[in-house]
Amino acid sequence: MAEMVKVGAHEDASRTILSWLKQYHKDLAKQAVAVRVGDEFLDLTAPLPVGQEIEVISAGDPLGLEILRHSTAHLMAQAVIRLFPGAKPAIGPSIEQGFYYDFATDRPFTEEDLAAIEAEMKKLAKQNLTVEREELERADCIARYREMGNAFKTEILEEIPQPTVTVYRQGEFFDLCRGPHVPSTGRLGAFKLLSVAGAYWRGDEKRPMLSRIYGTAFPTQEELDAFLTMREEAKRRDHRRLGRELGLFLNSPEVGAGLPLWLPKGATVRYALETFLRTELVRRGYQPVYTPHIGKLDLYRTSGHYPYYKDDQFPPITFGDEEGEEEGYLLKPMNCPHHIQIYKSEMRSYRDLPLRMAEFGTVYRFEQSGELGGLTRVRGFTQDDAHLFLTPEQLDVEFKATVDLILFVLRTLGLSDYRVRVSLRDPNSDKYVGDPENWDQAQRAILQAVQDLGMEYTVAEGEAAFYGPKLDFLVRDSIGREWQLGTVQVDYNLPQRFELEYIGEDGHAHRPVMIHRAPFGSLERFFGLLIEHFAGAFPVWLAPVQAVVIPISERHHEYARTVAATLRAFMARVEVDERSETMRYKIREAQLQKVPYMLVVGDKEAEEQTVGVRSRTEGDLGAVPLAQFAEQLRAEAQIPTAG
RNA sequence: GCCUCCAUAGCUCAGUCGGUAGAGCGCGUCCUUGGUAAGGACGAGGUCACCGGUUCAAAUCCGGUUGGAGGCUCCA
Repeated sequence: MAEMVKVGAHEDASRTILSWLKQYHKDLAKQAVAVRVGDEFLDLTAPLPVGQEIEVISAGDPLGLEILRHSTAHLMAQAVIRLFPGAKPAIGPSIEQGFYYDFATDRPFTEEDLAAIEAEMKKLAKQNLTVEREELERADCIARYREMGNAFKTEILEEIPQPTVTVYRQGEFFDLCRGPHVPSTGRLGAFKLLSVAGAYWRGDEKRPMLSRIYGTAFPTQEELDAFLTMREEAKRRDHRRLGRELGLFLNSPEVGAGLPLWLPKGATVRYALETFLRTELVRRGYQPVYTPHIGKLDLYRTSGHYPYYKDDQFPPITFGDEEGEEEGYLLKPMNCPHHIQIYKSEMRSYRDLPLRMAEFGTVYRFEQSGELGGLTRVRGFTQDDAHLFLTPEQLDVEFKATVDLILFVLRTLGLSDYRVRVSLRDPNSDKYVGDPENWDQAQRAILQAVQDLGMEYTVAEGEAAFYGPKLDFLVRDSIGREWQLGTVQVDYNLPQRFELEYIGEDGHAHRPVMIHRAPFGSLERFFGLLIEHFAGAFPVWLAPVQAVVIPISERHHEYARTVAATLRAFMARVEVDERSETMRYKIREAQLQKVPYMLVVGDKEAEEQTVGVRSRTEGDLGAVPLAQFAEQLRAEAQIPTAG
């Protein structure tokens, strides 16, 4: 942790912080990368702030690590320019797991370039070049970058309001940077370049594509190695790998990219998840509906889906009728328009509200090809969707009840590592429907509710749905990418576009408010992340196969079948492994398939009507009377409820 | 969609300098009938993703397509 030290008033203000630290705080000096005085960061090469409390930031601190990585990014840029003199550095920040730097180049970097760049970096680190901070007139700095033909830096500079800027110099390399940085390149050593990628300048696809190099750095080689090992291990729980190994799902190019097939074992897990949620929905006053997979184009013109999200949909199915009129249908990108038609099918009274309409609705979206992968981003998926139609007065209570449902689902499945995000509209974008007043009202409602609930959350502008703001629950996958699962959305706009009404207590028509919500989000994505969360080892109630009966030899097959039949009477999912393999082999296989229970049956068990229980996690538990084990399994396989 | 990389048996992968293919696992048959994480033998599987080009000759070199991976963008 960062340490506070006091610099005496009598100290010499002309010496550097580093030299002072070396004299009085030798250990700290080795670890230090920068210091903070009040709100201001200083380099170790800065003059000593005499008579001040200074906070020494070490490489091991979160802030220090950021600085270390940022300095490593500079080191990489220096190496790149040495090897590729034409490369123009654009921007190179530290990020959560390391750093990157973007360059404009004659040809994009390839992975083969990384080794050479890394070697050059090592060389520069070894030379222990001093890193110097320098203040410069902004105009001079612009001129200098102009001369070098670097339009990116000049663009950044032109947006800086201050008249002076700082650059950091090490050897022949200098870079516009706020700092702070490590005092010399010798401080850097435990780094690794990880990958290359294309990246649009300023994230704008209309601007040039730059070549980005990702890397990471740590204070010590041990920490770097540990990070790399962890990365390898994380790959082993990747749901795409486990999906194949455990026979859970399949992506077939013959069917189409992003259109996953659920294999029997995966489908069994999904069935358990659906049953779990359906049960809960009944308890919470939801009504089921079913709606078709396609709807008329006009429906989506009214909803706004067709005009606003045309590019993200499969092309409409169109044909001319006898009069030559163009007729068209759309694979539904969302379920709400259909549900809204059910709402509209009757005159609704305030007494009917809240009306909670639920459907596991399959939707289709034409996601960009570069974005597809596994189960986390697909083109056909099923939402555990529901739409709540409410009087405005009911919004607060129902919104909170919905949040409670999502929290219950996450808690029950043990997903505790999630983040909550309030997704608002970007006021400068025209990709939203509805009046600003509606939006403000909806956004206020969400913010009020999460504050009342005392939830921790972040706000993200521009992440809203096109019809309303959302509260999103995000979870990370095995390689650190964050995905939105559950979501609650408040919507004043679609009720208006579809002219929804209910008759209030006063006998007049009023406009209802809608909540769109999905605790899982999509069954596919949720399943993908759940596979990774459990590393494929599902709890008994979700496990596709809950127990495998393992007969020791052929003469035990009959008893093995009796055991299976007894357990199946309780709806347990049981298989008998009758293959001509050794018991040890069958155990290994069941263990690798992450089956919760292996039931070994031989002479002794058949004789005594017991099963030799081996638990996936605890190993051999000895013989247990069959009836007793059946009871135990039944209890463990129980689908959880809020109780 | 854009950038980089990748595609060899069902799976994981080897295949040098261009001379039309290999291993392990899995699968099948047979032997083995076993007490808590791989018993043994034999065998069947491949238009080297697809289309085109260069070449006497292409898994190998070049172009395109499709699919996959990591990013960027997008995201309902």
